[in-house]
Amino acid sequence: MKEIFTPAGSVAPSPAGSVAPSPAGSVAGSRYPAPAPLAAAIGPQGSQSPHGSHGPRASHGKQGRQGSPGSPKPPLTPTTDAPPAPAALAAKVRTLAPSMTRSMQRVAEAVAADPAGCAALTVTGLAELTGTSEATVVRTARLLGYPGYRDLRLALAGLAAQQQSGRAPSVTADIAVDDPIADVVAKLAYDEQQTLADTAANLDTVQLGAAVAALATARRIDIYGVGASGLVAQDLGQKLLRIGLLAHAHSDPHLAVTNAVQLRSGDVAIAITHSGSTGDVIEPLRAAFDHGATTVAITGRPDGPVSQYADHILTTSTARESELRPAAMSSRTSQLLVVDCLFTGVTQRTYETAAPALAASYEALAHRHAPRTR
Amino acid sequence: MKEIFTPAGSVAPSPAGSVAPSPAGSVAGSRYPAPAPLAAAIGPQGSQSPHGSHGPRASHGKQGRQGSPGSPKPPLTPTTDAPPAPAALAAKVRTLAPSMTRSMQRVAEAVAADPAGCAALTVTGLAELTGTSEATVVRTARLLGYPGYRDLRLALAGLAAQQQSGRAPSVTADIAVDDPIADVVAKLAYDEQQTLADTAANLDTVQLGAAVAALATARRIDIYGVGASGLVAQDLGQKLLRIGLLAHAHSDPHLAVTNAVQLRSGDVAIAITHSGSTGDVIEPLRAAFDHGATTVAITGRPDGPVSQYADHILTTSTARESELRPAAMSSRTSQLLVVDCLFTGVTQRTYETAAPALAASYEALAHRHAPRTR
DNA sequence: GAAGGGCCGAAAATATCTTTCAAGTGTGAC
DNA sequence: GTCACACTTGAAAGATATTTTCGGCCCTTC
Repeated sequence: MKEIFTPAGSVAPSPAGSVAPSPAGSVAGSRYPAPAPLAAAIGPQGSQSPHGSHGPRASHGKQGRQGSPGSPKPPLTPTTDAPPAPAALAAKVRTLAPSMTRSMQRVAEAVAADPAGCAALTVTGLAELTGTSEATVVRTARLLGYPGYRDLRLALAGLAAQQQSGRAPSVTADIAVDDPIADVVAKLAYDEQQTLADTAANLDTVQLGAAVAALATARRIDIYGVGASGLVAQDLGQKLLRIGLLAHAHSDPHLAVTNAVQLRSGDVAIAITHSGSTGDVIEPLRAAFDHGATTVAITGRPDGPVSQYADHILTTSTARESELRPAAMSSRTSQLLVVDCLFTGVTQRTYETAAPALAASYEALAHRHAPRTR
Repeated sequence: MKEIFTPAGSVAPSPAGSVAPSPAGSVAGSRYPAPAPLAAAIGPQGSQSPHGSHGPRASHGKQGRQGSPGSPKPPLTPTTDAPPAPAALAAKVRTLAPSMTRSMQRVAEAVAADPAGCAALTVTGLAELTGTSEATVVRTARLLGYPGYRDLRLALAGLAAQQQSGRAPSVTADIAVDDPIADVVAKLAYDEQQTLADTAANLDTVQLGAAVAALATARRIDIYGVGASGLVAQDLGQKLLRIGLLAHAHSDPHLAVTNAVQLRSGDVAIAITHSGSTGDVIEPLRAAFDHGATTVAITGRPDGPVSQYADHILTTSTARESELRPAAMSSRTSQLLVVDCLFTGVTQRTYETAAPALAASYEALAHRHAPRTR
C-alpha cells in the first residue's frame, strides 16, 4: 500500500487519469463552463502549471459576467493588464496606487508592506486591520488583477514563501554556544548539505567506476576503518553483504592485518580514514596491497600516506570545523555518500544477483517488526 | 475559530485612527507595526487548534508522567504536528502516508504531485479530482498538520511559488540500472540533501530541546538500535562518551533489556528505529520507560508502537525509496542529522565539561596518526 | 449653496469550508 | 462460515468566509 507513493512523482503528470478513477472528475469542469479569458489570464499559477486537466480553477461561476462587453459598471476592473502578480506585487501596487481611492490605498499599502502577514488574514481581518471594509478589500484585490480576495491571498502566500526562501541561507554562521536549538538544527543541516554537494562535485567518477568494477567481481572484500570511520566501514560491509558479496568490515587492527594477508589478486581491500594517516588502517591496506589485492582508499587527504598503497583513491570533502562541530561529523557525512555511491554502483553492475538478494534480506526482516498499528 | 483573528485585530493599534490620517502620498508601509503581530498570530492558529480532534486518538501510554525535570516547555500536546509545514510538504506526506487511509492517500498523493494545481482548487474541486469527498480532504489537511484545508491551500500556494521561483528540484528522477556513474553520484547527493532539508524542516525543536535537556543531566544513557540504525546508535554513543557522558549503545537486544531494567528516574533511554515497530528496540525502551527513565524515540513513524513508550519523539524523514535506493540509506542520513543535533545541543548545554573532554579525546588520538606527509 | 458623481461600508447573498452522522467495508473472533 | 466490531467514507447539515448589493456620505463642480 505504501508503494502508492513511490511512483507518485512519475504518475503525477496525469492527475485526472490516475487519481480520479471516478467520472466525477469532470463535474467541476462542467459546472463552470467557460471561464472568461480574464480568469484564464489571471490564474496566478495557471500559466505555468502543466496540468491543464483541472483547469477549472473554479473560483466563481459568474466569472463570465465580467467578460460581458459594455458592462454597465464603469471601469472598476482595468482589464488591460491582468497578469498574475508573481513577485512584482510591490511594483504593481506603486503603479496602480494613483488610480486607487484612499481606502484602497490603505489596503494595498498593508499588503505590500507585509505579504506574509496579510496572507494569514481573512478578508474581514484585513479590512479591520486597515480600518476599511470587506468590500474595499475585494475591490483592491480586483484592481490588482485578481478575481477576488481569495486569489490575492493565495498569491500573497506564494510571495511570502519566496521571500522567506530567499533569505534562508542566512544561517551560514558557525554554531555558537548560545545558539537556540532551532538554529543549531538549521546550521547543521545546511552544513551537511554543503558537505554533500562538495563531495559529489569533487568525487572522481573514473576512480569510483574503477572501484565499483573491482568490487563487483571481487572474490572477497575487506574493509578497514577505526573510530568514526569504523562505523562507515561497517555500513559499507552491511550493505555489500546484503547484495550477496563476501564483505567484512574490520575494526580490530590486528585482526584486520591478519586477515589482509589472506587476500590476493581478485580481492578488494578498502581503507576508510579521514586523516589519511591512520596507522591502524594503513597497515592492513598495505598488507593487502602487498599481497596483490586491489586496494581502495576513501580519505579526505588524498596526499596522505594511505594513498601510497591505494590503487583507487576516493576523496571525501573536508568541511570547516569548529569546537561545536568536530571534523568527524562532516567527514562521516562525506564518507557515507561515497559509500552509498559505491554500493549503488555495485548493485547496478550485479543487478541480476543483487536484486533478489536485496528482496530476500528485506523479506527476512519483515517478521521482526511488530504488526502495524494503523 | 473567529477568535483567531481577534488578536490580530486588537493588536493593531486603533486601525482607523492611526492609519487613516495621511491619505495621500507614499505607499511606504513603515508605519505599520503589522508584521510582527501578524506573524505571531499565525502561530496560535496552528497550535491552538480549537478542536482537540487529534487528542483522543494518540493517547500514548504515558501515565501522567511528563517529561524530564527542568523541561522548559509547558504541557503541550504530545503530538508533533505543531508547526504548519513550510516547504517540506512532500516529505511530510511520505512520513504520514502509512498512517493514512486509502482515500486520504489519494488526496495526499495529488497534493504532493502537483502543489500548484491543487492550490488552485477549492476543497470541492480537490475532492472531485481525487474522487473523494470534502470531508476526506479536510481530514487529510488536518493530518498533515494544518488547521484545515484553507491553510493547506495557502501552504500549497507558497510551495508552488518556491518551486517555480527557480530552485526547482526538477531532476528528481529515480536512479536507473543503466545510469552512468556520474548520474548516480549526483542523484544520491541530491536525494540525501533533500532528506536533510526535510528532516530539519520537520524536526520538532521543542521535543529536541526536551531530549537535549534530559541528556545533559542524565546519570546514565542507554541507546538501542539494530541493523542500520544500530550504527547510528553507536555513532551517538561514541559522541556522547567523548563529551564525558555515560552513554552506551546496545545492539544485542537481550543485553539491552537486561541493562534497561537498571535504569531509573534521571536516566535516559534512546531508541532508534526507522520503522517505529522494531521489537528488538521497543522492548528495552519499554523496560526503561517502566522503570522511570526518560525515554526518547528517533523514528520515521511517530505513530508507530515505539511512541507508546517515548517521552520525547524525534521524527526522521522518509524519503522515497526504490530498488536501487533502499530505505536504509535515507533513514540513516536523517537519523544521523538528528543525532548530530542531539549531540551539539548537549555539548552546548554542558560546554564547561564538554569542551575539555572533546579536546582531550582529540589529543589522545593524535599520536595514532602517522606524521603528515604534506 | 446645491446638484451630481463617486467612494465607502453594512448587510444580504453566495460560495466555501467544516462538522456530523449514518451507511458501507473490511477484519478478526468464535 | 458467520457475526460483531471498528474503521473508513461520503452526503448533507452547519459554520465561516467571500462577494455582491445597496444606500448613505463626502467631495467636487457649477
